[in-house]
Amino acid sequence: MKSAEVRSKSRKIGRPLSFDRDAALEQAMLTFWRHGYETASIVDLTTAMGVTAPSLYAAFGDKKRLFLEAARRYAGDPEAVARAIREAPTAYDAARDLLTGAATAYTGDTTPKGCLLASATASGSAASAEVQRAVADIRKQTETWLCGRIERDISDGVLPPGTSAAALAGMVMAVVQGMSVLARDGKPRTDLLVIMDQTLKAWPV
Amino acid sequence: MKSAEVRSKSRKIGRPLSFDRDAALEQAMLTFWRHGYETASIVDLTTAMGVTAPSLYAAFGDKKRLFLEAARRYAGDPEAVARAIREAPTAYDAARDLLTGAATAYTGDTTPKGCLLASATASGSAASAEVQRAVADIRKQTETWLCGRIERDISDGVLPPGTSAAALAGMVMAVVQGMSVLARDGKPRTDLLVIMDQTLKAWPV
DNA sequence: CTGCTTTCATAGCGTTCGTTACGAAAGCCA
DNA sequence: TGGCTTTCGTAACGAACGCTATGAAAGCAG
Repeated sequence: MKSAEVRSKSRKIGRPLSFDRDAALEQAMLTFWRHGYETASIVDLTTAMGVTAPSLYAAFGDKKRLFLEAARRYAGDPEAVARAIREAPTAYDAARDLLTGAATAYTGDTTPKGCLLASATASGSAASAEVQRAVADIRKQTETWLCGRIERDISDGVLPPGTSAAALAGMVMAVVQGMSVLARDGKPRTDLLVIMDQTLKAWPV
Repeated sequence: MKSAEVRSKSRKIGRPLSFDRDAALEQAMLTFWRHGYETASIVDLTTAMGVTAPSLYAAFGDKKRLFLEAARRYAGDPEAVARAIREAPTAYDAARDLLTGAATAYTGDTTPKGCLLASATASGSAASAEVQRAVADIRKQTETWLCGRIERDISDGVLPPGTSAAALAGMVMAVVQGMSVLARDGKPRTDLLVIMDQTLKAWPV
């Protein structure tokens, strides 16, 4: 394992890569985003990435590991997400930021509609159980962070004592995931933002 | 076409079917529910239905038509859904019924978790565009009915004049679809019902 | 029983799936 | 230049995909 690290770091030996690994991963992410995990074929991926199949396997391992890396790239740095939630002025702001970010990301002009994580794993065969678990973990982690942020506001008196942090966090997560489906169905960004505003009226004062 | 109807109705000629078509369709529905449209293979279906492939094709046409029939069976009678929304005491009751029905259906003990329509078509290749559109239409129709019911409550003075029917209906639909994802991730029914109660606090008085 | 119609099970169609041998080519070091 | 290491494109692997040709079998009509 240590030799593998050294070999990957000091890449002055051997024929150099003829493609931009990062750009190829970006295209793979967009392909998974558009088609889903199982329904995105290797030809779909290699075509979008501009790379032959053996190069793909040499650079990323196999389809599962390529997806997991693409999903990590899609979700962004987990620590940054955690910090954004933690350092928001209030839990309400954190929830609102989460929802606006989702509504925006799901309705981009240059990206596929909906959420990569939701689209990629809703249809789950037994073979993709590991992928489904990885994606679910990303969602659960976000919910856990948001739930903790809400609890902090309750402790600080920003939210009333009887507030259920789990209910609020769950509601936000449900709307986030639901917006992905609605975006896929063609609902524009403005409609999603209206839904967000409507949902946030359930937030305690 | 007329001869086909006559032939299908008066089936006293020829070898009779050796399996219960309705029971086979039920199993096909459960298989699509569990695996999704594209990821459910013909062998998956024939195994669950207890039928060979030629019998499946003779009885249901092809995979797409089998799914559409299974989806219609899953969604239930459209007129019954429309009537339930229309004849609810208030739009709030209609929304609450919709949400409780979803939370219950998505967390059944003997059925797969989540929503068949959401699970089956979230991952969409180009080949399944027709299926995706059919499923989206079912969702949009429900939303249209609910939206109309809300507008009626606004006209009747049950809801305040400034209420946005589209925002309320969209919120309910988003939570319904979102609960499917959460149910797939393992959230129990009680959690979904808590989320529903939290969401309905956004409903105007 | 003999026809006629329909469904049955077996077997296989062509295609696509994810994945990989294999030898040639490209760059560093001696 | 001549190794040495790594990536390149070509070509193909076995398996699974959706789907179907085919002949035997099962029931009703005569």
